[in-house]
Amino acid sequence: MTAPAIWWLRNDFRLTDNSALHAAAATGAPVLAVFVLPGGEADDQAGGAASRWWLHHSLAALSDRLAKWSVPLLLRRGPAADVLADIARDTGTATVFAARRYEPWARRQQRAVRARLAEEAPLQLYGGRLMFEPAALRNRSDQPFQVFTPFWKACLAAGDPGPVRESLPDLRGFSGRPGSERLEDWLLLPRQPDWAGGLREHWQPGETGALERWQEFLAEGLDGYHLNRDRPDLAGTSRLSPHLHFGEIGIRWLWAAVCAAERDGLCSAAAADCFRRELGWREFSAHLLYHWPELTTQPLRREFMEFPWREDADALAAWQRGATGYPLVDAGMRELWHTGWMHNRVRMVAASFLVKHLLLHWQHGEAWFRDTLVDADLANNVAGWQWVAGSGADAAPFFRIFNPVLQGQKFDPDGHYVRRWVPELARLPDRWLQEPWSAPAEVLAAAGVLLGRDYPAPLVEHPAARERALAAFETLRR
DNA sequence: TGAAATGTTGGGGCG
DNA sequence: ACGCCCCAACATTTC
Repeated sequence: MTAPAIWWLRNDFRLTDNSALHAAAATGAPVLAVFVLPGGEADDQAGGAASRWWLHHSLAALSDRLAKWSVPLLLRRGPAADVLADIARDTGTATVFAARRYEPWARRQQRAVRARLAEEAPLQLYGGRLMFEPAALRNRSDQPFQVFTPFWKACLAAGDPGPVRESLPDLRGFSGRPGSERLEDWLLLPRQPDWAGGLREHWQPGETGALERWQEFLAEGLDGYHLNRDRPDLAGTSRLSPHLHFGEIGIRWLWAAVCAAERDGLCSAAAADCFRRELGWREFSAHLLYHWPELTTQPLRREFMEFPWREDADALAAWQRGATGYPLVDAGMRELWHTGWMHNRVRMVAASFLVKHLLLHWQHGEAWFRDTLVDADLANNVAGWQWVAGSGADAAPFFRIFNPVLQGQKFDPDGHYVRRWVPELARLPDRWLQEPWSAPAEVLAAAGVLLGRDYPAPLVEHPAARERALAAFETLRR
């Protein structure tokens, strides 16, 4: 039997624009795909329950696709170095091909794999998860960027992110069948209760679903992106984040597709620039975590070590279940719980509320998002939360405190978003929808709302919470 | 990728 | 006619 080339899957669950897979196929050898379930350190920082739901379906979709070429997808657990070394030995594999990853745990993992495989079946790593190699981008002082705008200028100046392989790889199947675990046995899906109904309604994990999502965005969203992206009541964003996290769509492919759309007149330059810039934030976050691996647990601005965070389990629980009494925040938290996703603008407002209005540590929020988001991504999540908290790179100044009422009036002007996710307020007129506690009693009664019974009274009063947050921040300056 | 407080301006009402 | 006051609208600064 011909020895296979191993394609070690590392959240690059796609066949197109996949350098590692193409390289494996180009050897001419049969291809054997291997996925190793994260355990230990990796599992601690991997996504949580929503992410596992996605992983299950994405692996199933990929396995189905690969079956057309008789390429087996092996599922294994254990330290990746041990698993890959075993399979390489058993099959006589010459080379292991994989996508490079940049999280601290993933870099340790690939070093361990490389060391273990050594000369017998060397590990070949390929780019493509990011547009640029973090080690290659530095400012004039030869330091990694800490501010987004100069970072992004440097990216744009560096030119096209790289080659895109449009065609499918020429795959040869592998007839050997080293033992694989069964996906079902990994228990990645929720049971008792099955809370994944909302996820199933909203998402189609896998490369096909990713491509369809892109096509829909290209047809309906991209051209107005710069105008609508902050409006949670409109479907103005791409919703590609989970597909990007699992590598079901390649970032370089996506970049090229946006540029092509712009060239073909399918979207304005302003829209394309705006969307590419958001891809830039994803890139920026990954680069930050690469250069500052302690970002996951330590504030980048060290003075925040002394920040007087509160501990308040009841407030945290109210935030988590969307019962803060602030309609926009609650709508966002409920959208997250139901669909595994939250609109970016609302993420900022909800995160700001936890950190500033409630003075709870950003790590509580980060952990919750990591558990509930289908797009949970270590770098994006951690960098985003530190940005909101004011302790991160190029962070929002701490004194920028969102007013959830004003944000709601500005970005959900007709109240469609709040009414969808907080239906108990649906009959309130627009004037009071974002601040039901201010509504006259007869208006509340007419809308069938009794605060404290049908919808919570506000957990904190905005002006007082704002003053409290500013006072807490002031303690850092001394 | 804010909001609130404070400052400035200009038009209209009115003595 | 004129100046004064009021205050909305806008600008600036402060947090």
